[in-house]
Amino acid sequence: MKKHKEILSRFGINKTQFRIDLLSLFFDCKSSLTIHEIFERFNKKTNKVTIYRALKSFEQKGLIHQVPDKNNLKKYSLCNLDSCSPDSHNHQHGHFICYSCDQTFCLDDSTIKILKTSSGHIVKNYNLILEGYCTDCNSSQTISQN
Amino acid sequence: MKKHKEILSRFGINKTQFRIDLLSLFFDCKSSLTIHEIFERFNKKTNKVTIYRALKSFEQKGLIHQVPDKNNLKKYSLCNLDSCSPDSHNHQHGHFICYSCDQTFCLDDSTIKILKTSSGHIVKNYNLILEGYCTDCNSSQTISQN
DNA sequence: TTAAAAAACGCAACACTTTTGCGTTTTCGT
DNA sequence: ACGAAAACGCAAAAGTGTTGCGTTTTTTAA
Repeated sequence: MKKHKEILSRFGINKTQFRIDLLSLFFDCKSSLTIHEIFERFNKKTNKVTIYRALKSFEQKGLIHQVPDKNNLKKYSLCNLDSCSPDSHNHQHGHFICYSCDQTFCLDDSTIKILKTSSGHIVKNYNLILEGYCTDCNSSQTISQN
Repeated sequence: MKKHKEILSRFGINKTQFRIDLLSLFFDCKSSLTIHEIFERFNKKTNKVTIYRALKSFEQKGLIHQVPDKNNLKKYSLCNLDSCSPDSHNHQHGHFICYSCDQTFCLDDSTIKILKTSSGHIVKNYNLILEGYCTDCNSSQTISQN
């Protein structure tokens, strides 16, 4: 897709077929990807070293960022391409992902402000993902809550 | 210490000298430990395989749990021993990682309670990582805050 | 458009972390 | 005190990520 090539150019990354496809994959993927998942999606044809290097490059150029998950696996997510660049990564946003409709909702910053002050530490950056059932899906279905 | 032996018994772990000492180490440590740090604390005398196996056992029995780490190494923290057991781990809390000392701290549950209610959705699971400067590093150094 | 420079590529090898197999030692329950 | 179960050390393997190097592809600029 043309859009993907433009993005790679804008972020100073050479437009090889693999890197175009990798960016597409990130755009198609609502949540985050592990190296293993990427390897599988390319049918194990792309050398893993190439994947590692592409991920490192994407990260340094501000296209993607690491999302550590509960099991301490390395995962990567697409950045907000308006607020990230090689000079500064800005991930000051939380997300809510609905189990039912798969939609991703942005959490407003006020909830995070509470977090930043209540922890007792000086918070410079954060990563927050909530999962569950969004208001719409919850009201239209009968799901046990707690 | 007698208390530590009792805890090991309660959680169904044999009271070898190493495991007693390991539990003491976790009680002494206010944040979290890597395998490497544990290895060092035992003056490199204990075989690393033994440490790995003890950690796995402690985790399965509900004594400790994995926490995320900046460098994606595995780190472990003592559980709240009243709420964890071999049957159920309860770690509904976020983590704070210090840029300066690299320690990972567990955040207490009250911070996340605010999030769960304020988002408007039904939260079933979450992943929260705050990064910045912990209280110790912030008070001992001069760091610009916001 | 083409040639040099820069970036990306695959392969092999390496470094480091974590797990597994196995025979021995320690701890536990009776 | 004795047999079973758990924990131990050592060696080897599996898994994860990096580095070096020669080749190919992409970019840049004449």
